[in-house]
Amino acid sequence: MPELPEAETIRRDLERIIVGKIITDVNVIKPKVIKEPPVERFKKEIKNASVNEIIRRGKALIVRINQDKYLIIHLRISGWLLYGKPAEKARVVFIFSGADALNYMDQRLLGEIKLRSSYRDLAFIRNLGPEFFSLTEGEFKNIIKNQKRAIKIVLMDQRAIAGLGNIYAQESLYRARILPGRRANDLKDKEIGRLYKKIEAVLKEAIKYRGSSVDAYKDIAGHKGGMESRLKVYGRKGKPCVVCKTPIKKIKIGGRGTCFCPVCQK
DNA sequence: CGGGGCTCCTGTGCGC
DNA sequence: TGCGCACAGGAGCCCC
Repeated sequence: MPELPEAETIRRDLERIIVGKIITDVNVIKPKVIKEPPVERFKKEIKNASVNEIIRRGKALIVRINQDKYLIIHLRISGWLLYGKPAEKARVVFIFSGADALNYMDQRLLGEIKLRSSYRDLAFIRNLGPEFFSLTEGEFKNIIKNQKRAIKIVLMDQRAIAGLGNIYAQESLYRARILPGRRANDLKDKEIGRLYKKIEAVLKEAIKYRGSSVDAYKDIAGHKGGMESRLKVYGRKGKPCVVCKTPIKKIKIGGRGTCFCPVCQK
């Protein structure tokens, strides 16, 4: 569930809190979370590492340690990070000097952590499309126009554009008044331009409000985001459209629940 | 290439 | 009331 705004909120907090600190130890409670290297080597390499930088690429968080090692954290659906004391339900606990802990929380255990000497060569990272915020409106139009698939599928495809997930894809399409099932290459220039502006606006708003806590997501202090109450269409099936009062409909697109207003969106 | 469906996992909430 | 199932969401994978 953490999409770009949630990952960016975590990145900024981590940058403030753990950069410059030393990871004195790591407690791997659920070895399944550590995808590489083998857990014993992972622990050995993490121990006494210094934290240099926090990078975000799409929805992935990358912690640069010991100058040229990278801890790649993908929270997937239910993952989140909690800084403070070691937490009861933590899956992995990174211990810092002063006995502070960064807990990797993940109820559904779908997230993953990797430690590598490079992150750019990781297949998942290599295949990511451009960051939305690095795109000009013209570049965005080219990406969209070259796709035959439903526009919502394209927005959620990390290889096309990195960072949007099910919440913000629905939300930006609603705000741009475009039906989620429209073929991307059928959209008019004006509509794609509108979509670009709305994605930009909704992502910036979500970052400003520190993300949406519609499921497990919390920031590293354990606080919920402030964006979920500002969402206009996500999770509002059957409720009146905030613009025209028509009940919001819900369908499946690409196997994912998709809410939309059958009147406002065309 | 596109699309559908299954998988990983577990808590919630719905319908019968 | 209680049980069982669908669903939630990110991404990889397989199959047609």
